[in-house]
Formats: sequence, C-alpha cells, structure tokens
Amino acid sequence: MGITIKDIANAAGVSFSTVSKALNDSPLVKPETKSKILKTAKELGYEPNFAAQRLVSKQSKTIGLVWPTVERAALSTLVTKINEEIEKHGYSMILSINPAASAVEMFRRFQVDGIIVFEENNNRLKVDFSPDLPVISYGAAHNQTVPVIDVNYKKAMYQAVHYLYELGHTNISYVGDFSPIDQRQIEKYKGFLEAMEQFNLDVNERSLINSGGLDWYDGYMATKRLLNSGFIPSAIVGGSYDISSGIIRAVREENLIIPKDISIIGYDNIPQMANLETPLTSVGVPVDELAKSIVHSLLKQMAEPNSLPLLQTLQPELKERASCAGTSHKS
Amino acid sequence: MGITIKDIANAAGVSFSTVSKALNDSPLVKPETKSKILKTAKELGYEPNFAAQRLVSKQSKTIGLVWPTVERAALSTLVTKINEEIEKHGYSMILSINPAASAVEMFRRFQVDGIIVFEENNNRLKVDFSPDLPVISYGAAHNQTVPVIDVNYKKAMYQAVHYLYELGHTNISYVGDFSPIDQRQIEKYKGFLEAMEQFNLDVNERSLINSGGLDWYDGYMATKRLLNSGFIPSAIVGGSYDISSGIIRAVREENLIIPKDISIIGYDNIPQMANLETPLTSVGVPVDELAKSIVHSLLKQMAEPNSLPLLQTLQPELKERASCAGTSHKS
DNA sequence: TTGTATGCGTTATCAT
DNA sequence: ATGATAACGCATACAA
Repeated sequence: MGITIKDIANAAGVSFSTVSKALNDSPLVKPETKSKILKTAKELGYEPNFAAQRLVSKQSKTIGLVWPTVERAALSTLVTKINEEIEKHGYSMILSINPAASAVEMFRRFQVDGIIVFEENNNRLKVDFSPDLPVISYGAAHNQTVPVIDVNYKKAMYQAVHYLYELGHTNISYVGDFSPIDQRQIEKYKGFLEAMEQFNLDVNERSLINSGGLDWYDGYMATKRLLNSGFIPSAIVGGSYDISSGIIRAVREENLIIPKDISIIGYDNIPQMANLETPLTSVGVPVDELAKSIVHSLLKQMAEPNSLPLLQTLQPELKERASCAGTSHKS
Repeated sequence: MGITIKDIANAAGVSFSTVSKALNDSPLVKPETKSKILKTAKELGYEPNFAAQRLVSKQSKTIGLVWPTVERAALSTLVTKINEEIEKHGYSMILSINPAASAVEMFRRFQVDGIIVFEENNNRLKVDFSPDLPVISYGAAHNQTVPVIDVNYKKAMYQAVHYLYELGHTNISYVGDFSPIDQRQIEKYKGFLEAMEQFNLDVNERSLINSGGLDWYDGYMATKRLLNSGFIPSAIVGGSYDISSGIIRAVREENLIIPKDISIIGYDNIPQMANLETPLTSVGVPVDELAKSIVHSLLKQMAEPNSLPLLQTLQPELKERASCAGTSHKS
C-alpha cells in the first residue's frame, strides 16, 4: 500500500488528475504547481503503480527474453549486450529460463511489449502467437511464423576455410558438435563441408571431428582424439567459443605451438576470444552488431507490426588475432 | 485488447461477477453454470489480464531474481534449480541481469511478491528496502538489513582438508581466487588457512595459489605455475567448480595421474562435477538443497514478514567421487 | 445461487 | 490552468 497520486493530491491541495498531469510533465499545468507537486511527491516517497499504469496504458515498456539454456558463454555476453541495447531505448528487459511455451505465456501475462526468443535445439516455439504480440526469434531459419534473425553460418565457414586456404593450409579439420537437432550446428557443419569442396580440399574422417557437445571439454576431448590418431592437421576450425578454447588446450597439451605448428580459427565473435591463452582468430557476427540487430528489429516490429521480413540473415566477419599463420610447405 | 470476463458474461448469459467467481473456482457458483462458463471462456480464448488482477489483488505470484553476472557454471545450475522450486510452489520467476539497485527497482514496479538477490563482489545492495517487499540474499554474511543465506565456507574447507589429512596428505595446496572484494572467496581462503593450521600442516607460498579469477583457465594457469615451480603437492583443493576443472586439466597435462599421483578436491556441489574427465570429489552445499533453502526462506518471509533470522548458514557436505586417494608415504 | 456495486491507481477526456 | 469523471479488467462485499 504505497503512496498514490491521491495522497499527493491531498497533501498538495490539488486534484489527483492535476497530479497525474504534473507527474507526466504535461504542459497543461502551471510550472509552479507542477514543481510543488513534484516536491511533495518526492517527500512522500511516491512510487507509481505499474500495474495500474499498464492497465490503462496497455504498455509495459519492457521486453521479455526467453533463454531456455542458461549455460553458454557466447550467449551470456549476447544477453548482456541485448540488455544494454534495450535499456538504451528506454525499455527494461526481463528474462525467463523456462521452455519457450511457458515463458511466452508468462510474458503475455506480464504484458511485455515484445519478446525475444533464443531458440535452442528442439526448443521450438510451436505456440501460435496472437498476432498482437511482437516476437522475434534468434536462431537458425526454419519455416515458422515469426521473424527470425539468422546468421550466415555457411559464409562464416567459407570465410574461415578461405582464410586458411590463402595461408596455404590444405589439411584442415573441423571440430564441432554434429548434433542433428541443433540447426545452428548443422549449418556450420554443412558450411565447412561446402567450403572445403569449393577449394578442392580433401575431406575425410580425420577432418570431421564430432565433439558431441558444446562445452569446452567436449572440444578438448575431441581434439585429443584427433591428435592422438596420428594425424596432425595444419589447421583446425572450431565450432564455437567454448569448443575452441578446448581445442587450444588440447593442442598445447601436445606441445604444438600455435600458430607455428598448427593454426586455429574459431566460430563466434565475442571479446573474450582475445583473452584466451592464445588470442583466437575467429569468424562470426560481432556480438554488438548481433545484439543491436535483434533489438532494433524487435523495436521496429513493435512500432509497425508485420513490417519485418520473416528472415534476416546477418553476415559474419573475420577477425584476425594471433592463432593463425601461413604454412611454408604446401602439403 | 483480449477477451474479458464481460465478453464471457455476455456469451454465457450471466453476469461478469459470476464469471469471475467461476474462473476462480468459487464454491458459490452452481457446478453447471461454472462448467458452462469455463467452456465458453475456453472457446473465446480468454486470457486473464494480469495487470488488472494485480491491481486488485496486490499479488503477482512471481518472484524476481537479481543476477548481475550471468557467466558462472555453478550459479547457472543454481538458478535453474531455484526456478524449478519456485514453479513447484505456484509462482513464476523472472530474472534481471542488471545491477542490484536498478533490478530491484524494476521488480518493485512489476510488483513481484519477493526478491532473491545474488550478491557478487561489491555489487551489494545498499538500497533501502521498503520493509514491505520481502527480499532474501544469497551471499556471504555482512552487516546489512535483509536476511541472507550463507554457506559455511570455513567448514567446507575444514572438511576438505580433514578428508585429505585422513588420507595421509600433508602437502596440500589451495588454488582459488584471492580477490579481496569477493566475500565468498575470502571465506574459503581463510577457511583453508584455518584448517591447515588445525591439522598442523605446513603452509607456505606454494600451498596458496591465487588464480586471480574464477574461470576455468584461471585455475588452469594457476596450477600450471604451481606445478612448474618444481614442487608437486600430494593434494590440491580447488576453490570452485570452474577452477577445479582447470586444475584437473593442468594436472593431467603434466602427466600426473589422478588420484594416484595427486588428489584433487573441489568446492561446489553440483551434478556436473561427476561429468568431468575425472569425477571430482567435492565439498559444498548440494545445489538442490541450496535452492530449496533459498526459496523456502523467501516464501516464509513473504508469509510472515520478519520471521526470518538475518543470517542462515547452510552446512556443506562432502561427496566422494573419484579424484582422491590415500598416500602410502607420509611425507 | 446469482447479480449489483464499488474500488484498486492510473490516464485521458471532458468541463469548468 | 485545473478539476470532475469515465474507463482499463478484475475481485469481492453485499444485495437480491
């Protein structure tokens, strides 16, 4: 039971509707009364009742983010960036770590003005959105009804392989998660394959290493297996930030020098890549750009519904750091 | 502009207050009318307006969780568990990754029924809580006004050292973050020191290794330094899950066998510890218990304000897995 | 058992 | 420039 505008009205000796106007900085109220009202409001420690405001205004000025899996480094930074971007536009962000369906339902009740969904694996939202609630999804393209922000994973892999090829590498391995249910991973996998083909590079079982997971030790273990198979590629492409950090670890454990003995390039484009033991050259959409793109798209969708294309594909960039070098010998 | 109870009332040919009662499963309404109302409600796709419900009931049935730093494995699982526990009690959870002060302010506006704050480093909430909003904090004890759930870190370290001591270890090192601003880490550090003292074990600069951070490669690098200093302890205590996984990596890299050559015990008690390359014996409050305790305490505080002690300290447990063994030689 | 009336705190549309 | 009043969608005390 906090202070209401009526309390302020009493204290200031005006009507509550005048108080409302003053609080909303309406030009219809005399500056003197306005400042007096503001003053007593502060004195009384007034806090607007959000529920009431929403009930009448039908706006919550907040955006919900659905994030079913809370445990991945690259996504964590993306969430942080998205939050910053949202606040920059005068909105608040709330998170739910529930499955898409129930998270969305809850956000509806909270009357969020818009929703961002991180789609993961099979956590697709089959929910039929009432068309009035702007939703945008971040995830690989797939036939559905809400606009999705996608990343051109194939191009990313092309860039990675191309870059290595230009440096003279021909024995290139890919260490990543080949899970058949994660569309993002599938795209990377296929992208690598296509790129290798385009450059006429040999692909065999030792150039395709399934980490079977996205954690750093998945990448670590997979790389161990690769290196212990007796075949040492001259370059490795890592499927994600976490996986790549595992690759680096495994490679160093074999006393191979990066990038002298072996080059590493990883997917993802977050600042942390520079902080790894060996600053990692990487491909991917810069996380700031990703965040901006997601937020701006949603805002646009909120401003004018159905103004968004069903699919926006962001282009990756290559960022050179210190983990790749040329080969002297073309093997 | 969704369907309201008035729409249902019209469609069902009753008054809207009867609809309200029916929807709330009031015994005051005849079963037949009730089912009829429920049916037409479903037909029309009725969704209750949360803002209105809250405006009148002054309850949101949701709990806010403040989590300023989204990037730590052990905390991720804790958040997930807390979420489950909250839902189990008929509440929803929303997350904010903003600094405590602004997150709390936002939750207030959302009229959450209670707030859980993860305190980290210096991210203390100096906010003066209006006494009407139940808050509970998870973090090391410190003089403040809201009840906090603490963990007996000293006892945890005692258990760890005691366990190793019983196994015959005398050369024990601690690898952890010595940051002077993180109360939790300080407690662990001091706890280790005290335990060593109690068992009359020698403490020198090689038994206290500052990882300077909480990420896995912080633990990795610190352990590397330790092992390369020429001194190999017979056991290492890790300050956290992430750090410990880095320790394991570094130890294996030196071709030391766990636990034959060296024993490792880590702080934290989450299921993932069993999934590390070497299943890690650990001390800490089991994450389920922690989650339960946090949620139940908050719920209790919500039910009867000020019924909670300002400090509750949870006791850690030792969980044996496969990373510790006895020493044959008492050095 | 059902319906009527009132209020929750705010904004917005009228008058004044 | 200010105030009275309605409306937002719902719950509930009270009347029928």
